[in-house]
Amino acid sequence: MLTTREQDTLDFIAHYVIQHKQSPLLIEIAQGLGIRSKGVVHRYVSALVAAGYLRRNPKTRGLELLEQLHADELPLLGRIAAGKPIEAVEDQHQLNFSRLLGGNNRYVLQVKGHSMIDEGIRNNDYVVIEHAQTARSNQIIVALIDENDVTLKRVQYPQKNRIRLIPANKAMQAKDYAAERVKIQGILIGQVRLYD
Amino acid sequence: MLTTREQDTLDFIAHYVIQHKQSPLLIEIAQGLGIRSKGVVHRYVSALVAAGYLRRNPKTRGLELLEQLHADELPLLGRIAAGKPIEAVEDQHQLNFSRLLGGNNRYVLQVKGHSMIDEGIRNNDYVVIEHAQTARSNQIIVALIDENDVTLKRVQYPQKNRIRLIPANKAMQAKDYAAERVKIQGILIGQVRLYD
DNA sequence: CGTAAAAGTTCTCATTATGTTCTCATTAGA
DNA sequence: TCTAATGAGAACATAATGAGAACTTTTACG
Repeated sequence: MLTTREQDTLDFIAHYVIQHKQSPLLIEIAQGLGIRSKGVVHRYVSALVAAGYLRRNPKTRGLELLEQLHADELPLLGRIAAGKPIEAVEDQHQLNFSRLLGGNNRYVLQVKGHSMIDEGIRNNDYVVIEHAQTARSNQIIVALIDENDVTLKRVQYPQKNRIRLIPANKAMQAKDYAAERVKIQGILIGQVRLYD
Repeated sequence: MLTTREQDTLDFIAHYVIQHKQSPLLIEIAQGLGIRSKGVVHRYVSALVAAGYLRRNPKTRGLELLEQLHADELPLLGRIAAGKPIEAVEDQHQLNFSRLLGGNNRYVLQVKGHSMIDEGIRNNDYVVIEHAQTARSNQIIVALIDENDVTLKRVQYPQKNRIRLIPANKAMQAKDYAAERVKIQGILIGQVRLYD
């Protein structure tokens, strides 16, 4: 968190850059803030650099405003297809996975076993689940069966009061249940894998 | 449970932070609550810190709302295995995917096609890549072949000055190259999929 | 180039502002 | 009457701010 004068300094620089299309001198900042010592201003600027709001070049007027908002975002450079050059994306997206996956009523489970292998969900992957009591057909859900077993399965509704749960593993069978035997606990929102 | 004035203090701080983008001084809180003694406010703030609502830095304006700190984190509730109850994890982890996947020299590519299907990487998945010029055997890399084609493949070194690139799709063949034909551009760090 | 002025950097030294820790007093309820 | 909650304010510790000197690096210019 910035101190009062650090915030003032940052505000002044931001305004100055917009007005003059270049960054201010330390002395100009000092005048703008009513300070006589450029050494003091230098101290504030250093604090802002350390906090990630500015970048400093070893030149006169060498300050650059960083979009501190994007601190935890990653650039989406393009799309990759086997055997073809990387295809650049039109507008330079920034992806924030926390924002994409996060949410108030969501949580994470780590997957054990290979029952979702055909969905590309593997042992030790993380899945992001959103709390829900209902799901649309073909969504993947966390299902509680007979108040006992919990599993991750694709859901369908073949007929009234019946629920079909489809595992994503060819070695396993889909199975139909009476609706009251299956409680939906959540819906699969995303999946994350970390390589080492 | 908070007392009336503790709750007032917390509310004031929360509003102040939203409005001013920085935390208030004790005196500012006192004025906002109609209290003349900053010592009293200090007592309320201490109670809020003890109750886990705030964190205190040893600086002016050093208060941080804890709820906001964890805004982009998700609770890791447990591990799920097909057919078994969710197994709770020992310590209640909080996962921040941006922090896990982010990094200064990393970027994201969106995968097109099915060449990595056996790795559980599917069409439209995002992969997080870290810039690198070298890779260990069996890592998955972004490879530039003959200054021309870019692909995502597992790498091996069958003999000196030879590089083997192995696609993760049974329908495709591994292929060996002279080392100088293949440039490593990055290493696969993570993979993210969004369901709708 | 070489030079001097301008700008940036690194200090130390004060002073002020803010945070912390107290004691004491008042009020409302159980 | 006892306790918890609230408020005032003093005394002290620490952080923030400002001035300015001395120094290094950039920049402008003959």
